[in-house]
Formats: sequence, structure tokens, C-alpha cells
Amino acid sequence: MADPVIAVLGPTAAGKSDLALRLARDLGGEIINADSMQLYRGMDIGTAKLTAAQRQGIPHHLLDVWDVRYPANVAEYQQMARDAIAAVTARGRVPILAGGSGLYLRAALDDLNFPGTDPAVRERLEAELAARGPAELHKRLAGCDPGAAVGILPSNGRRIVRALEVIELSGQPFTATLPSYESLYPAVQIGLRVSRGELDRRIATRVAQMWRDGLVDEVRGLEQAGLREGRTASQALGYAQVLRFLAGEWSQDEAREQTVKATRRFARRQDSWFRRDPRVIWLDAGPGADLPAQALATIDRCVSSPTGSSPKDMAPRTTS
RNA sequence: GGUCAGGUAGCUCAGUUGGUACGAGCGUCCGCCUGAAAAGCGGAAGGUCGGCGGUUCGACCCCGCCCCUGACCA
Repeated sequence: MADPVIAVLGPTAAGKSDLALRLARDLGGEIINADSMQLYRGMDIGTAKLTAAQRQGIPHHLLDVWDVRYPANVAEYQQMARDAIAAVTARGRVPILAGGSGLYLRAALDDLNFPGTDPAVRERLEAELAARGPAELHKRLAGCDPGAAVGILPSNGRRIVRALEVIELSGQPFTATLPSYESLYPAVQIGLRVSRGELDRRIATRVAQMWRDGLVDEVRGLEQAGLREGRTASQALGYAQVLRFLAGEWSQDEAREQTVKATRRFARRQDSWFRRDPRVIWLDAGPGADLPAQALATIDRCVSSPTGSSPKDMAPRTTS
């Protein structure tokens, strides 16, 4: 198999960063971040970003590229990620995507095209959403694109706005369904599986550690840098909660507890997103599991599979 | 020891002037997801209404006793 791309995915606190690091060392790879929040400069503690020392000299790409005031943007990430993959590959090294942002991973790896956007149109539609509510906009959507309306619930204002925006800008109907799972690259997607109980424990521990490491101070600093204006960054787990503490809305304890709760919920959403992707090869990342060995063996197996195999054929064989 | 308030879904609480619990939020589980995705949205499962006895055609709602919790008084 030529120029394989490795992806390490799974819920927060499953151990993606460490495994990616290990694989990069063993395979001669470079890591490409696939975590929407680690793209932000200065958001370190709360995103569990590896420190320079922890990176052990392994090149990490797409960390710290956005200012906290900048609204995140999948399409832009897609471009950057593909450029990074191409660059790493050109260097003769193995690209290793690591991160828990499902849509970002798919944007990088799969044949996904994002129709354009226009701030003015968006703003207008959002104002309408605020003024009239999602149900009314949904009726309008049903009028101009019945197909899209069927796939989007009348209560989901966010998606309705985007659909109307795309229709207005492109004159084309909005396709509300994700394409099937077809990779653009030959890729081995490794999913880390941890039991709920264990995961919840790790999340609690991790959040407590973030607090000890100075998350509150980090957020204070970022607040000065305009974090509150950042549409995306201000809503990041931990950051949103600390901002509410700083605003006097919550006590610090409340902020910490809420962070744990929200992170748990997030991990569940990540699970359901990744779970349905048939290409993901799941490995046990519970306590005592020898993850690197399992991962290396998996990659070996996939890479040595018959040449000429399409990416699609690289889904795990249930037998073997 | 006495008085008062309260014991309803895993948690916090609504509710029925007696007619099969309309419950809600949170949690849990499941699902959706194309330019905010650590975001946004939906669905489901959960209750012998503290225990025992009585009144009644019928009680979670009335009566009695008991148990538990909280506050107050001694």
C-alpha cells in the first residue's frame, strides 16, 4: 500500500495523543492535529495539548494556527489538513492524524465538499432565526428545498440556517446527508475504545488536573486576548465554564463540575459519531492494554494486505 | 419528649378538591449531524406516588398507627 495515512481517533481522554506520538516514533511519522480546539493559540491546558517537551521532537502540525477570536471553520481546516498530509508524504514520512473532532477527520480524509459561505447572508439568516424562531425558517426551507427540510428537524435552527444559506448562495438544493464512507487516501483509522466507567473516571481526573495546572489563569489570560468574542473558542469545554465563573455566574467548583459533565456528554457524542464508521478499527484502550503493540500490528496487517486494494477494502476483516 | 414541614422516576422537585401518574429539569441509554462540530438537534427507557391497616364501588390523594428526613421548641 502506497503512502498510507494513519488516523488515531476516539473520545477525549482515551489516549490518542500518546498513541500517535508512539506511532510517529516507530513509523517515522509526523502528527497532524485533528482536534478543532487545539487549533487555537493559547488554548493549551484545557485542550490537553501536548507541551513542546512532551512532543519529544516529533513534528506536530496544525496546532496553534488560529487566534481565539477567529471562528472555526471546517472548510479551512480541510485545506490545511490536506496540505499537511501532502507535505508530510512528500517528505517520505507517515502522516498521522490524531484528534477527536469527527467532522474534521472526515473533512480531511473523505471526499467531502463544503459549499461556500457568506458572512452577510449568514448574519441576516441568523437574525431571522433569532426573531422568528426555527420553525418558521424550516417552513421556508420546506418551500424551496423539500428534500433538505425532511432531513433537518424544525427545531434545529443552526442547520436550517446553513441550508438556507447554501441554497441562496449556490442556487442548488442543500444536500443534508453525509456521503458514504469513502476515503480519499489509503488510510488506517484506529479507534480507541474505553469503557464508559473508565472513561468517566479519566475525564474527572483530567479535569481536576487541568484545574491544578492553572486552567483558570489560562482562561483569564485568553479573556484579555478576546476569548469572549470568539464564537467557537469561547464555547470550548472548560473555557466556557471558566468564563462563567469569571463572570460571577458560577462558583469555581460549579464551573469545574459542569466541565466534567459537559465533557462526559461530549465523549458520548464522539462515540456515536465514530461508532458508525465501518472503517474504524477499534482497539482496547482500557487499563493494562498494550495499545502501541496492538496498533502497530493492525497497521502492519493493513499495509501488507494485497496491493491494488482500494481504501474501502481496508476496513477490518471480521475474520482473521 | 413535643410541634411543624416533608417523604412521588437514579437525583431535585411539580401534581391530582378520591376515578387507570399529562409530569418537568437533570442524569442514563439510543440516534442525527457537510463552513460554530469540545457546537447544534431529536428520541427512548425509568415510578407497587415511605410502610402497614382502615374508610370507599374505587385511594398517590381522606383517617389511624409506624418508619425516615429536616427545622423549630423543650
